[in-house]
Formats: sequence, C-alpha cells, structure tokens
Amino acid sequence: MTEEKKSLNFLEHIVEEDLDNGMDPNNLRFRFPPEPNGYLHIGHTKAIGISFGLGLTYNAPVNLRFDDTNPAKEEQEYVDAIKKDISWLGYQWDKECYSSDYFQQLYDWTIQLIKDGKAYVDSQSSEEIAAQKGTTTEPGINSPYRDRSVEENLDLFQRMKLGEFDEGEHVVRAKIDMADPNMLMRDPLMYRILKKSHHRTGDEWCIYPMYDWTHGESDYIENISHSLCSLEFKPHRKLYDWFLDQIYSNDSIRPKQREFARLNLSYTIMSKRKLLRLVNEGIVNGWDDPRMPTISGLRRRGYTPASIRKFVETVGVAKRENVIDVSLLEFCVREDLNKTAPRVMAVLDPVKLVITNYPNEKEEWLEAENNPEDETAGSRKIPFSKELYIEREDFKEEAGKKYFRLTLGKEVRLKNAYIIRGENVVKDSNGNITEIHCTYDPKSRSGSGTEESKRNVKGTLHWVSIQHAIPTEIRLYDRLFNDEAPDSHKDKDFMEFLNPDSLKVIRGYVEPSLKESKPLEQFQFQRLGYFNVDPDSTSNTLVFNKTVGLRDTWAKVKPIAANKQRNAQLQENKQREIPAIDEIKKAGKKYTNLPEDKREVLKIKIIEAAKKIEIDELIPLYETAAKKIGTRIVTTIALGVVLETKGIEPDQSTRDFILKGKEDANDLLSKEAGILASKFSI
RNA sequence: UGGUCUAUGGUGUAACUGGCAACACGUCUGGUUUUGGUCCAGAAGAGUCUAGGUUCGAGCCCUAGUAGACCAACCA
Repeated sequence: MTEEKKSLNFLEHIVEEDLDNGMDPNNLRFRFPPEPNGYLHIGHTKAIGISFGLGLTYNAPVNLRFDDTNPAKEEQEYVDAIKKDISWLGYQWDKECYSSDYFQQLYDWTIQLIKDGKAYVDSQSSEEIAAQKGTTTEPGINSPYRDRSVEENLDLFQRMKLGEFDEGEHVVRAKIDMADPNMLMRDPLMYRILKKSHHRTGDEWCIYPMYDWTHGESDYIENISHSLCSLEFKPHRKLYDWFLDQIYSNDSIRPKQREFARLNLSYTIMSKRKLLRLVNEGIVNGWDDPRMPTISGLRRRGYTPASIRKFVETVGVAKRENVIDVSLLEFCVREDLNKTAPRVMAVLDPVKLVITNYPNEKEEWLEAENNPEDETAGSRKIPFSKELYIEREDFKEEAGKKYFRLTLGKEVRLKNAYIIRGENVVKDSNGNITEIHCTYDPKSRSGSGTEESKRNVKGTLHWVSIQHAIPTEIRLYDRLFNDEAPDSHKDKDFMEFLNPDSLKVIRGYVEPSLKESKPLEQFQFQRLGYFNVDPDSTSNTLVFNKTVGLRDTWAKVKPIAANKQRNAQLQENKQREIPAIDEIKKAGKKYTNLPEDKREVLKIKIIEAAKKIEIDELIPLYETAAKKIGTRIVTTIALGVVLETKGIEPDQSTRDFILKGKEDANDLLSKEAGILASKFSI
C-alpha cells in the first residue's frame, strides 16, 4: 500500500478532519439528490462525480434520492432518464430513495413542531407574506397569525391535510425570527397546499413540504454524513441546521451541509429552464440532441462515460466561481477515444481521383490496421481500385513546400496502399476540378516489404474506393452559442447568441467495413476526427455524428501558407499586437483594485499598449466585457486611444458601449466613459 | 444601506499544522510516425487583488480596502 500522496480537495479535507476527530468511517454516507424535473446535464456530472467519487475513495455508500416535493414540475419520465444517465456514467448508488417516502414522517414532525410552538399556520396570501418579509437591509414584521394557539394550528393543519382548503389559503411556517439578517430564517414556509397529483404518491397528499423542510430531514432519515450541494445553497445552511436541531436526537448521525462551486462550461448554458426552452422552441431536436450539454446529448454525440468522468475529475472542486473551457472536455474524449476507437477511412468532401496506370477492372483488398494504439485490435481488409475519392482539401494544383498533401508532380502515399504522383486535372467549364489524374508505383504497396514500400514521402492521404464506398449522412456540429457565456448578459437574452451554423448535414462516403456498424458505435475517421453512429441510422442509410475533430496543428498555419504576404503581415502583427491586447486584458483584471496612484501608472501602460492595436482587435474585448467592470474601464480607455491615434469615427455599437459606460453606477467607469464621450461628442 | 462567501500563470485546480508557488489543459520548439493524430523531449508564461500588520520567514494568520458571486419563489 505505497499510496502516492494525492492532494485533496477541500471536501476531502473536511471528511479527513471528521475522521481524525473520531468519526467512524463506516458512518460515512453521501447522496445525490436530483429533482426529477428535467434531464441531467454536464453540470450535474460534477455533483455526481463529487458525491459518488467520495463514496468510491472512502468506500462509503451513496444514495440516489429524488427530491420530489413539487408535483407541479416533476414526472416519472425524468426519474427514469436520470437513473439511466447515472448508470451509464458508471456510478452505482446504494439505495434509491424519494423525498416523497418521508411525507408521513415530515408530517408527524410538523405536528411536534406545532405543539412545541415552533411552527404555525399562516392564513395570508403569498403577496401579504412577501410584503412582510422585509428586505435584505430591513427586518420583516410578524404575521398576524403568528401567535395562534397550538390547538388552532393543529386543527388547521389537519384540515389542510384533509383537503378542506384551496391552494393558497393557508401555509405552515416555522416560527424563527423575522429580523434575521438571513432572509431564509424569517419564518420560512414548511408546507403549501397543492392540489396536484404526484407521480409517486398520487392523490394521497394535497399538502407538500418545501425544500428546506425536506432536505436536511431526508439526509437525517437516510443517515447521510455529508450533504454536498452547490454554493447557492450556502444561505440555506443556517435553516438546514435549525430544522435539524428541532428533530435531532443525539444517538444518530448528524448530517452536515457543505457547498462547492458549480460547473460552468464556456459557450453553453446549464440551466434546466433554458435548456427546456431550446427543446420547446425547436432550436434543438430534443433533450438528447448531440449539441445539448445534457448527459443524453453527450452520449448521442459520442462522448464516453470514461471521458466525462475524467473531465469532472480534472476540473476539480473549490468554492470560487469558474468557467471551464470546452476544449478541456474535448481533450478528455480524444484521450479516451484515441485508445479505443477503431480507425477507418471516410471521405467527407469528395473529389474523384483516377489512377491512370492502374488496371481497369482490378480490385485489391489491402490490409489495414484497426488501431495503432492497441495491438489486440487486429486488422481488416479494405478494397482498392482505379477510381477513388479523396478529400477535396487534400489536393492543390500548386502549393508551397509546407503543404505536404497531393499536388501536381509530387508524391504522396495513400494510406495502407500505394505511393502516387499527381499528373494532371480535369476541370468543368467553371474551372472547378472534377477529376484528378495520377499514376501509382506498383512496388510501393504498404507492407509489401519492397524498397519502394519503405520510401518516405511526406504526406499520407485517406481515401475510399468509389465503387465500394457506402454513401452516408454525416452530421457536423459546432457550438450552440457564439458567446462564451450566453446567459451572463444582464440586458440580453441568451437566445440572441445562438449559432445559426451549429448543425451542418453533409453526405460523405465511408469504407465498406462500416456497413454492419451499430448505433452509438465509435470510430476514428482517420485524419478527420471521431465519429459515432447515430441512432437515426436505418438499414439503408448510415448516419454519423462528429464527436470531435482530431487535434489539428495544420489548421492553424493554413491561412498563413495560403498567402505569403498575409503570412508575413500576420507574423508581424502577432508579435506586435498579441502582447498589447494581453497587456490590456491583464490591466483590466487589476485596475479597480489598485490605489489611485498605481492606477495612473497602469493607465499609462494601457495607453502605450493601445497605440499598437487596431480597432478590430479591440472589439472582441468590449463585446465580452459586459460583466467585468475592470475590463470595461480599461477597454474604454484603450478605445479612446485607438480612435484618436487612428483617426476613426466611432460607429453605433462603439457609441452604445461608451454611453453605457457613462451611465454605469461605477464612478471610475462613468468618469472614463464620460471623458471619451465628450471627446467624440456622444 | 444588510448578511454570507470568494480572490493563485490564458483556463481550472494544488501547495500537509506559515519554509524558495506545483499539476493538467492551452500555447510555442524539436524528435519519432504510412493519421499535420498519438507518443517522446523541451520552452515560455503567475510571484499569489490592493495597502498595512504579526513573524527570522506569509499565497496561507490578522486588520482595512477593492472587485465578483449568492440571498427577499406557496421552486429545488
């Protein structure tokens, strides 16, 4: 047991500390408590990974508990989907529990609380109750019903249960403190009347307990030792503990609520309500649309359980707000799929290649390795013939020496086949290439052992034999939103940032070995990326989803190779501008925190940096600066410099930006924006 | 105008009870390669929001700022 000393996250530290203080490790128990009102998404995976992960490292049971106290929103469909998703991710829960199983116990405890004078029936409307709640700065006032007698409370409560009242007529409230600085402690609601039938209890109940009066109690009933939830529940902790105090008896486990920061992924939204909107408004094709951040969407897209688990593990757990870049998720799938996905060949944007010196009717079945990363994966045969498809992108009549694909007069290898030389092209009347003619070297066949077969050529292309290839539908996906944080804009709806090109459907050709592939089966289309079979596939038509592309360093240099002049320009710009933009970004992070004199020093730096940049480069900065005040200030300063030194008249959006800054409540910003506004008479 | 929480490279997370800031992703070099993938070797990039204090020594402790998040649903 020479265990490598792994660094612990703060939750593990908490557990370790409890253990050090004498807690019996056998008493450790965790839970994952989803409300069955929607599908699980990648954000939930973090919570799942934390609680189930803790269960795994401490060999402790983890309950799956459906927090089903609001029949208006919950459905059996969601219960089933949630169970499926968690199992698919590879986690096993100990007990399957439902908050609704504790309705009776909760009811009994409430009667006790009423008898103890800790709870009462309030007969006001929700508006009246809200009005009495006070604000964050002013205390609330007591309800006129707060001092009802125990007998009256008991009577009313029982009649509520019996269904004698309509929704909204009465509620049960805990009697705590209407002046507590924590709003949740100002006599929170425990029960409301809801004449809805529940997916499990049917019409047995017409009063339903609220979250706060259910959660801690459920934890307590299930002997949960650590109840982990996201940060927004932090203020609930005081109430959680208060309710627990009322029912806790010393001989049992007292659950602890602890909070962690939830996961945010760049370029996506995570709220169930908003995801539901995408589904309802037909923006996506259901909860399992491969563009959705739901577990079912990711599954259909081709993500593996292992890759998602690895992802959650990698992002870590802490208490500060965070935004994880999607590229990390993509890295995790690639890493997993690279080891497991069989390699095949597919051409997505075909152009015809004719090997002029290859016999007309000949066909050869060539050996192809299934996975170079896995020796046990074996090999298969693929057909080769005179007429092939290759990727349109893989041929250029002429190209620089950095382009090592097919050009006229140069040699490349066809993967698993022969070395060919580009000879000439056939074009249509518009000048578009319709055929590429080439010759092959018969001695160069892969694996034939001849000198020629070992000859090194720089490029290797994938291909597919036209007469053998299977035509397929391919669905290419891009991010659903163009904005890094679509729902973080106070004044804009997240729907404004939808990417209109998030789905592209094309027709392509795949090698014949794929004919028998099954839904969700994963492949690497060599040189293109990872793809899986969509369940929409029929016996006639295969449909593939692109999970993610291969890491592609060539794509980054391509535009440079395309145009030498532009290349030089870009290089120069890179050296000149990137540091300047970077400097401005950095300044934005610090600006507001600095004392005035240092701010002036920083301002000089900003001005110097801004002189080196173009207006176009600044635009992305102020487009994303909606939230961060520092970035807005700094961008405003830089904007002034750029406009002035380049002699540009501000356009409408620039004016809006400046104007908004001027009206902002932050003094520093409105000052800078004000100066700028007057300079350009805005 | 209140309460609570948070602040470490571009991003995310570490740094055991104070001891020369580490890991992953990303970026950039070079090598291997019948995938411009993988793999291998290497580099750049923060001195830990600001100011002050305690200490031989502070990212960790204290004080005061600043910024951000959360809190007034008969939702969870």
